[in-house]
Amino acid sequence: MQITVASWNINSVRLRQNLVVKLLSEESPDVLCLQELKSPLEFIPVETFEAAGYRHVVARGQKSYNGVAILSRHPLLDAGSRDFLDRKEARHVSAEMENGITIQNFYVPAGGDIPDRSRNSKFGDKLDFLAGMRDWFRERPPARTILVGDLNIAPREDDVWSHRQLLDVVSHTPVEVELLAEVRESGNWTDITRRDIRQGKLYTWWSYRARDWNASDRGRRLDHIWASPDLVGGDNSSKVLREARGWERPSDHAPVFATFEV
DNA sequence: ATGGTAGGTCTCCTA
Repeated sequence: MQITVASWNINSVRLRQNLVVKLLSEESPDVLCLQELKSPLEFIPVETFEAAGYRHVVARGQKSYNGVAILSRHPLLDAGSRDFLDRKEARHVSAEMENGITIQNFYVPAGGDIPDRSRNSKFGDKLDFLAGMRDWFRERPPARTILVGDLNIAPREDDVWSHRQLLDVVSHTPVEVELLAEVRESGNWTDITRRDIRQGKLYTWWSYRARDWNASDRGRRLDHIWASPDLVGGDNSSKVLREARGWERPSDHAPVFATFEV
């Protein structure tokens, strides 16, 4: 049995619900994970998603900031959420499918502009959040689990438009890249996107501030799909739907997809 | 070297 999972930082689920429906109708993944809903739980437009055939939603909401949701064509069981910084931020939610696959959906803190925790507490929060993920996976090694989300780190040289110019830019600093590697190793996760698309520049995010995001193409691969070891053996295929970054009033992120044989 | 855009609780915060 094949399942296709997608992950998309939507940057306001209410403003862009039409784009979510467009993605669902054109691509019809089994599961779509969203981040940055920027909405309380009660205002997430679940009826819109139901009408598009995604009747099962497990979400955590928060007014104005963060927010994560898992939309599915198939039944889901709420498998809980963790508050890694103990601040009531909606940055994680998980759900279990009837086939026993667990989906973990993360929105890692962006970390502010200065990559130094003594001058920028947001950078410290990001490192603490990642350390919390690492310690949690060490305690509880994941099985039959797909981890997705906006991890806000582009780990490889070919995950950014210029490795040299981004070495001291938050999202690509060595301390973040090393910590993300610890998170990955702690759960024996495989970076499925890079298992399927092994070489070459690959981005999922382009700044709103560029005059022409497509022409300048100064992107970063911030959005990820990982799998636990027991899901890595079968045939996978992955893609980034870059065209979604060019849709009308777009998110600054493009969705990433992975198909699994489970 | 700088500043550029976008969304929401909207003249300030986050990304």
